Amino acid sequence: MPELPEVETVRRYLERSGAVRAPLLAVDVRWPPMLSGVTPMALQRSLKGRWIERVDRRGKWLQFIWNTQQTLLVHLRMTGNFILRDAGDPPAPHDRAILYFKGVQLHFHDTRKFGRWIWTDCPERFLNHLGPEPLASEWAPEEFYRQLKKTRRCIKSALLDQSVVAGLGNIYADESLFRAGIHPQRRADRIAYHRVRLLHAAVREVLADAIRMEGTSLGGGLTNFRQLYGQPGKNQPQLNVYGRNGSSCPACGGTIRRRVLGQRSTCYCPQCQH
DNA sequence: AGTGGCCCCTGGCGGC
DNA sequence: TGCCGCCAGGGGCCAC
Repeated sequence: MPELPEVETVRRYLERSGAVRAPLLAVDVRWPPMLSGVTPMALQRSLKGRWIERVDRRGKWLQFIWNTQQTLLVHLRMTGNFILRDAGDPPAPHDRAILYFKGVQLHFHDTRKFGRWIWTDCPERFLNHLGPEPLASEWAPEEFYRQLKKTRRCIKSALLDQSVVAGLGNIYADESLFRAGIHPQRRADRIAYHRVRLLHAAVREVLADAIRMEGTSLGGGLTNFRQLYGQPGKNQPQLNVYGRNGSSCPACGGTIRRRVLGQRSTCYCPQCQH
């Protein structure tokens, strides 16, 4: 489940790969409904002979900036991933699109078909609604506090709202709340400022640690996050609560509980989080 | 207008 | 052993 750290990991690998600044030979969109703003044929016409200048990230969005200054926005959603393959390698099952460059192929693999590609001259139109980047220095606890004051939802739901802060998903929202000692069901607008400061710091630490570990890969199934070359991330041992329902809390030894909040499964320690 | 709920998909797995 | 039904959760959209 790619969240900010997994998307950032893919971005960093892409930047160092042979797919950047190499002329595109062809693009094969094998699942056209994933495309927005362009047909497969028109995309091929726009990209052929051009190259990717750089790859940026905003929240969970990847931005492929082409030398024409146009942008291919990619959202991995639940199971999307990029895999780098050698020239001539055939498509694998669930490969939804392939970018062919000289010497290398970039395969977009997406089992559940939730991933989206948007071809646009104006990426801001699709990114404007996003809240601040949690790892940017401009993101201040005061602003976070103001955002949380505006909503009566529980803090878990507020953390998943990309307009409050961009990039958190279910795993890192649970982990951030655990690190800050805040109960996921607590109303967002009723958290004291000093505790919002703790949560602000926790979000940053959890995300930065996960990026350092190159993301979280759960289980061994096809749907799980893999790096550009197929290796899993290494963040799993850092998880304190996510997916650990019934296990003991690493801080107090109590039992981790699970409940459903806003249609999302939520894991927390009833002793440590209040 | 903010918010809860449903839906899109598919593979893996628990239970019978 | 085999099959059915549930579960995973990001985000768009709809209804209240």
